[in-house]
This record gives sequence, structure tokens and C-alpha cells, in this order.
Amino acid sequence: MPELPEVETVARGVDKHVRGDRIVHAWFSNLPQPFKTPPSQQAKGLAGRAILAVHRTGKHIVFELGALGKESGRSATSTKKGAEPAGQWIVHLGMTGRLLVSVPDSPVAPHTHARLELASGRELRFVDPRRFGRLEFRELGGGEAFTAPGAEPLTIGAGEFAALFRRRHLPIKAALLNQGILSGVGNIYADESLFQAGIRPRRRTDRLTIAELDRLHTALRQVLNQAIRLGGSSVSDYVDADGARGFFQLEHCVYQRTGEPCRRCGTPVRRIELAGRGTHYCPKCQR
DNA sequence: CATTTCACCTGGTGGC
DNA sequence: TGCCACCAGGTGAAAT
Repeated sequence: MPELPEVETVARGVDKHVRGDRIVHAWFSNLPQPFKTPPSQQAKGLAGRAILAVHRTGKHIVFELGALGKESGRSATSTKKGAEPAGQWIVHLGMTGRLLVSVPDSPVAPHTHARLELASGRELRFVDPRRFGRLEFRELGGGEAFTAPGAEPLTIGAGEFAALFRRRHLPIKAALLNQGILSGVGNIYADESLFQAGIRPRRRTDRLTIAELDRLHTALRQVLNQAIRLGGSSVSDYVDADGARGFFQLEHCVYQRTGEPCRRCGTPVRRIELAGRGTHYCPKCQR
């Protein structure tokens, strides 16, 4: 489910509900799959922490956590401004992960792998049927704060953007999906931005002109920003922190529209396989 | 090295 | 109704 716009939507929603709250108790399933840090270690690490803020980096949701101990840190510690995060909880949603803010007595969905009980009485739940998601806890002694490996698509400039692709020899779609180059772009927004830019997914990055890379830079940011405004794409089961669906799927021009007429020229949308992923494009509008 | 393929999982859909 | 093939928002390890 989750690419940059969906992850951004979830992170904003979670932040709104849990910023300033405190984790009273954390429960984790004991399956091997969705844990980058062993569940027992996460449970111990999270209990008692204040949640300072929640934000997105690439496709990761990062919880900035306060220092442990000092019950109800109201007195002495409250005066120091901008407390440094002492730990981080990092959530990657994989394909089917959901992060939901619930009331504690609401029914627990199948495939719930984490439940964080909060001081406010709310409960934060991580649900992930396919278990491609990842949960990680980091103690921040000195450094080691999480950073996404690739460039942020929404803030990168046109020149830097073009430079990312200059001397590579892979299809542009494969490059867009590579998180080490750009972080946050996935299958939907790769296809949609290439359509907006009029570029075929198989074109090799080192054969694209500066003008084409400029178009792609503009198209990508435009597509991502509009998707964020619409709360992301709910293709099958994606929902935000409140369980609400997004609406950008109604704006898709090519993604999962195989055989349907191109919204611009009417030519049937074509589907190929590229980099192991279903890839959709208009053979007339994209060259 | 850089690039490509495949395994990791569950569930929904559509054909027969 | 059941069975089966195929598809799905991602990514790291293995192969080329």
C-alpha cells in the first residue's frame, strides 16, 4: 500500500493523535517476520517513553521519543526547551501495513503485530497481513538517528535531480523505484509521473535529455503533492490512521488501467513487466 | 561494481 | 461452491 503520499498521510494523522502522549505499555507478536529489532527489546525500549513527534522520511514513519524515567516529567525537565529525542521507533508499512489509532476496547484485527497502550487511553496498532513491513527501535546514545538513504523527491532541486540519473544504465522506472537514489517513490507514482512527463518506463536514464528530466522532476513533485492533498491512493485496502480511505486512485491515468483508454488520447493503456513489477503506460503519449 | 531476479507472505479476484 | 492461477502499494539477498 504505502508510497510517499500514503506514508505522509499516515504519519500526519498519527502525529495529530499521539504527539505529547506517553507509551504506557507495548505488546508485540512473536512472529519472526515484521521485526528488525527483536520484539522483546522493542517492548522494553518503548515502555514509559514520551512521544515528542511523528514524521515521515522516505517511506518510513519515525517516532521521536523522549528519555526514559522521570515520572510525569512535568517538574524539572519541562523547562528545557526542544528536548533531544533519546530514542526512535521506526515503522515501515511494507505492502499491507496499517498504523491505526484506536480505542482500547475496539476489536483487534487479524494480523495485529503491535499494540502500544498510551497514557491518554488511546491505543496505537500495527496490522500487517503479508508481514513485509518492518518495526525497529533505536536508542539514541550518540548519533545513529535514522536517515533515508536516497534523496527526498519533494525537496530536491532540478539540477540535483537530473544528476542522480546522469551516468546510470538502467530503465528510468527501475531508477525511480530504487530507494537508494530517491526515497519514497513506488509503483503507482513511478507509473503516474512517467505518464505526466511523457516518458516511456523502459527508457534508460542516461539517454534522457535534460528537458525530459526536468519534466519528470516537475511531474513527480506535482503528482506526489496532489496525492498527499487527496489522502493517498486506496487501491485495495489502504487506510490512514483513522481508518479513512484516500482518493487519489480516482486520478490515476495509467496505473492499473490496462486496456482502458488513455485519459489524454484514448489509446488503450499498455501493461508490461519491468523490474519485476506491473508497469503501465500510454504507447502514444509516452516516448 | 551495477543491475536484475527472486524469495519473502497473505488475500482477493476471476476463470473454469 | 471449490480449486487454481495470477496479481498486489516493497525490499533485501542472491545471482548475473
